[in-house]
Amino acid sequence: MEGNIIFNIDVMLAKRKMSVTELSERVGITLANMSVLKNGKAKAIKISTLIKLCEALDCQVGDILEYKKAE
Amino acid sequence: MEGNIIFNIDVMLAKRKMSVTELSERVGITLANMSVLKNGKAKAIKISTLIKLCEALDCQVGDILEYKKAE
DNA sequence: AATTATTTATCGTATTGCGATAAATAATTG
DNA sequence: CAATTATTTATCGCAATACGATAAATAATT
Repeated sequence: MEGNIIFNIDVMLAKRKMSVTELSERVGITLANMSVLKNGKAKAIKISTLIKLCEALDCQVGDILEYKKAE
Repeated sequence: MEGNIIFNIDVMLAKRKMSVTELSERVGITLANMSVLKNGKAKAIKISTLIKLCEALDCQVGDILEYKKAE
């Protein structure tokens, strides 16, 4: 069995009291695509997008991407 | 100015006393491509590759990907 | 020197991000 | 409740990219 990567963008959004709409504007990708990202439906991510996410949320990569081991 | 993402695979490899060759075999991508990844030349990364990296190095995403703010 | 490990580069193909858009659903507000 | 706003989901198309395969250059080790 394989582990998984959890997107914790929700958590950071709550902490920053920021909406998905605002985040998408700050990052510069459409709301629809941000939703895909946020809900773990993306199969890859551009480094440039990761950078803008960290920037917009003022956080570390580890705050939004978490590896979850399979038991 | 924009921040950047640093790949810290080297650090984890040293900690695990593992060679790039072995890591590439474990992750299941070619040595050449692992080198690109490791040295921050990749512009995107598949989530599946990230998972296998965390698995092989027994670490968190934050251990290998670090956001570095621009000053 | 010889061997081994790593990096860099090129080409081709399959995958994917992401924009644009629209529709469905959920949450909020008067 | 109805109206509005926010979010999610889906589809299409194109440009960007991962990654394999391969080869060559460079670095490190013995």
